[in-house]
Amino acid sequence: MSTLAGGRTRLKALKPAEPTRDIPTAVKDPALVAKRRRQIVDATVQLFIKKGFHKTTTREMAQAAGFSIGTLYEYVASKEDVLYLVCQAIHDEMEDRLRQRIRHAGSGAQALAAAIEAYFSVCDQMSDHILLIYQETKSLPPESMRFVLAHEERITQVFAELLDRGVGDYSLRPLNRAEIELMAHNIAVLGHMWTFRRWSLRPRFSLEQYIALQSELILGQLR
Amino acid sequence: MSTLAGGRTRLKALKPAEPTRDIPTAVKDPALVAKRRRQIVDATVQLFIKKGFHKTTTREMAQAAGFSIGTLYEYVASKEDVLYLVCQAIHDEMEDRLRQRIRHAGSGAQALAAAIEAYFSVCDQMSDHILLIYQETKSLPPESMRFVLAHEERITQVFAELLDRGVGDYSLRPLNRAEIELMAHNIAVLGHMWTFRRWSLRPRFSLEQYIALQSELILGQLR
DNA sequence: ATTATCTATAGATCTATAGATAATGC
DNA sequence: ATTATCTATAGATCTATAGATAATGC
Repeated sequence: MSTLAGGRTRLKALKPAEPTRDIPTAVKDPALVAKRRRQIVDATVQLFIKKGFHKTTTREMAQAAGFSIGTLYEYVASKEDVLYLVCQAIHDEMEDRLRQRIRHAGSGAQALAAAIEAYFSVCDQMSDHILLIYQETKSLPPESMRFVLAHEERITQVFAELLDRGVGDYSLRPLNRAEIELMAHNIAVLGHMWTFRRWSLRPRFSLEQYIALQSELILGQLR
Repeated sequence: MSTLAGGRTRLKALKPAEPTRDIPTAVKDPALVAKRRRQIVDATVQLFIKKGFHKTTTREMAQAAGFSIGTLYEYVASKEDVLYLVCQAIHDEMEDRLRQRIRHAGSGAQALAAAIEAYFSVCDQMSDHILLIYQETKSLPPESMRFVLAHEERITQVFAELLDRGVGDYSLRPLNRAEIELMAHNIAVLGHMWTFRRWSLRPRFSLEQYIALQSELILGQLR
């Protein structure tokens, strides 16, 4: 038992605390909870994208997920809980897709170029979802909002790490910490810009042009 | 009378149609309408910033403006009309402040540098208002949304014009149309970024640092 | 008489839960 | 017996307007 406890402690020390907020549920079976919540999220994302958080009713959410309003409230304590689950799911998927596409890479500069291309095209695929986060984050309770913003920050740090690597292997020019942090935010936001300014950008640029032009500008600043 | 009519026609031909949506009112006196709507906007901006559009009630709006709910509805036809008035007022003020601060300027490059500094500091002053537009534009009826986005575009074009001037007077490197449009959007959005990422940026940068670093990056791309 | 403002409320929702029912596993 | 699900509804709002009242100007 002391070994087990020791083992647990070690694991906790190695792995940072799961950056996810625990949402209470009345249902005991964890696998069922995960399954139902996935149903809830999948159905609700679409409703939120189409109608927005406030104009979507809890009844619609339950119905779209395939069960009754009473059941919905066995898996979350409030409508805001669903919004939180949705935001987390979107960030999870963005981060997954991004990390998957940048595993193999050469020098820091090459890795960064690949990451920008991958990230911008993920942003393109997930336009509606990114927009949703921009619009509805403010509707989250403070505690949940902190977790969502932390996740946004973690995605930004992917770029900071690549910039660090590039400076380290001399494939990028020297940059101080402030410059690295700022560049990372700029890259993250220029990807989002493709989604929240699409009404102006899409008529003028294809995704490929947009990526080519922005990459050139960004990498130009780093050589 | 013919001179007056002629004068009017000439003025209309010179000045493009007011890019503002007409909102119907039951009140006849235009000066009173303007005054009451200013009251409504001034009071409501604060409520929207604090509670968001959907959680602000029409009663609260009327009370904050200093009259009854019945009177409110003499000046607008719906809650969404108030949101539209608020968005327009915010954009008007941003554009005014920006244009005021860039009237006197030397070469294109100098004017651009001054504009970036002015714009970023206006964004800083109007953080909450910019955030509000990002969050609530989607709650506007389609017709109103078009006008608000058009206003956003007009502000972006201020930077496109300065870039054009800089290319024209050789104080900036040659840029094609696509590059100019894209740079203009980048500048506009990097100003907004200071507001919607302030939870991460403010602890790391002062406004002055932020302006200095971003200006250096942007102008570096243009020399 | 006309214009502006106010009071009172119709009518329509919407979230969250209590208590009843069905399904599961000992 | 325990766990999950459903039905029915309490309780609380909220937008928008109709009809009554007050203020203004001829």
